[in-house]
Amino acid sequence: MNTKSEEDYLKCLYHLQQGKKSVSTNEIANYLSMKPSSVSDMLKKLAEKKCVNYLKYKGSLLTKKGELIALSIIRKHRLWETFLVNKLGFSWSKVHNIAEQLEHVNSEELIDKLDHFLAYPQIDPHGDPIPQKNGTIAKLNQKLLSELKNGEEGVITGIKKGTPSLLNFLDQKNIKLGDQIQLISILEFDQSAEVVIHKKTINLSEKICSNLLIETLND
Amino acid sequence: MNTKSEEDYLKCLYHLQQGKKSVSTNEIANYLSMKPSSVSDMLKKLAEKKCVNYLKYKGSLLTKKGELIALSIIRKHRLWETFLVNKLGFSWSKVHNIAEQLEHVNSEELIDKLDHFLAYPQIDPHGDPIPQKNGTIAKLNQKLLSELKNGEEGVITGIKKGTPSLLNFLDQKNIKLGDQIQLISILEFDQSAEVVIHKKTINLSEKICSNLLIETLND
DNA sequence: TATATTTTTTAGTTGTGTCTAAAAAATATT
DNA sequence: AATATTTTTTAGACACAACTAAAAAATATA
Repeated sequence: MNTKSEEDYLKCLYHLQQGKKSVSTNEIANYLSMKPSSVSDMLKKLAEKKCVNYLKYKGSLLTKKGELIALSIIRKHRLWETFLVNKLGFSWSKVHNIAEQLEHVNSEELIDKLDHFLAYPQIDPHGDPIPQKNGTIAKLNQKLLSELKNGEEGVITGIKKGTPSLLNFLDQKNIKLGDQIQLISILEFDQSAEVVIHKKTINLSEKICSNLLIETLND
Repeated sequence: MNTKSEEDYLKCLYHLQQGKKSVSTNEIANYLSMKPSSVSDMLKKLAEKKCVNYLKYKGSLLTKKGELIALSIIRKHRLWETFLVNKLGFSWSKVHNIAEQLEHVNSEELIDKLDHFLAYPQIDPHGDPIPQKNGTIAKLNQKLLSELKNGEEGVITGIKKGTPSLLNFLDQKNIKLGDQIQLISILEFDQSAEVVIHKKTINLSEKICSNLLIETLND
């Protein structure tokens, strides 16, 4: 078993190491809002536990063991977020902190039953894929609304850069994660888009289109 | 905010102090599987926080403040147990350890929404009353099913005389400890009972009714 | 290449919550 | 009442996970 702290480091490393050959101590410290010296200590400890490959002054990477643990925490986090939004009626933007706590609750049977209760979801309310029990994780087929082809449709799964004014706008229009959306066309003169959402056709500005992430159903 | 450890002590004190004028350090140590010296330290700390009235060598009692915190933890514990049994399908007897972890998750909104999702339950699957948000808690009353008044409801918490044939019958009907049950009426001619269980109305013989223990809420 | 700067590690400190061992207080026994 | 026993507290130690300050290594710059 791992402590909450160890789990936080492993999860952080998973997120930071994507597409890189090594993660620096400072990056981790920055991500976790801690001092580099604290990170050094923990990396040494995680290396001893064979969860991290750590070379002094050279950076770190998860081992296979560490990656599987990280994925299991991310799985728990995303399942709980799905629960909070789909069952308890939380808004997608308020669930993160609660899921950060729930992800550390330790019971395999609990997660199995929660997964079943939620009908084995594949994507969480933020549009991120939920790792399976065996550690496999689907790749995203996520694009910006502005990148869709005319006629193409998908599900709103995320927001690229969530400024308060954008969130406000979406709130006002009652546009939420999980909503189905179809691009009709992008207008030549200002790159704004005609889209169908909630069965109505509306116009969304270029700025909005380039900030809405859409999970497309088929390529 | 209180630490997990402080919360455990307050909850423990709440359970131990019922009907007593003081709780000894050894009792607490025994209940929590800790050494008396550790308990002394923590009692001093909780006394400083005005959660416990603590007199050296004389024992402890919760203050009103401490009692309200304890009740809020117990409320969380019992709501989570209800969720685990009623929604996730856990058996009555396996939820305690998981609820011990979940009860320390800190979010008032989470508990409010969970309470709503569970339709504001009054009794948990063990038949214990769930404290309300304001700290009020109902008193318990265990009766035989045959002693309930018409319309009265409660939770099945035990069996008076568990013959194999009775256990078999209950198993066959999928009637388990922790199930909610409501008496509609007792029929004159054979003292059998019309009850609602699992949202269906069924008839239970007098023999069964006089062997099922039901935990009810007092008025 | 030599030096300056940045990054990272080491060494030592702190706070929390546990422990053991010893001292002190309360209670029981003779 | 004096002594023995039990209970409780105090004192000091330890593990954990953070910290600060200083040293060491790596990298950038002149």
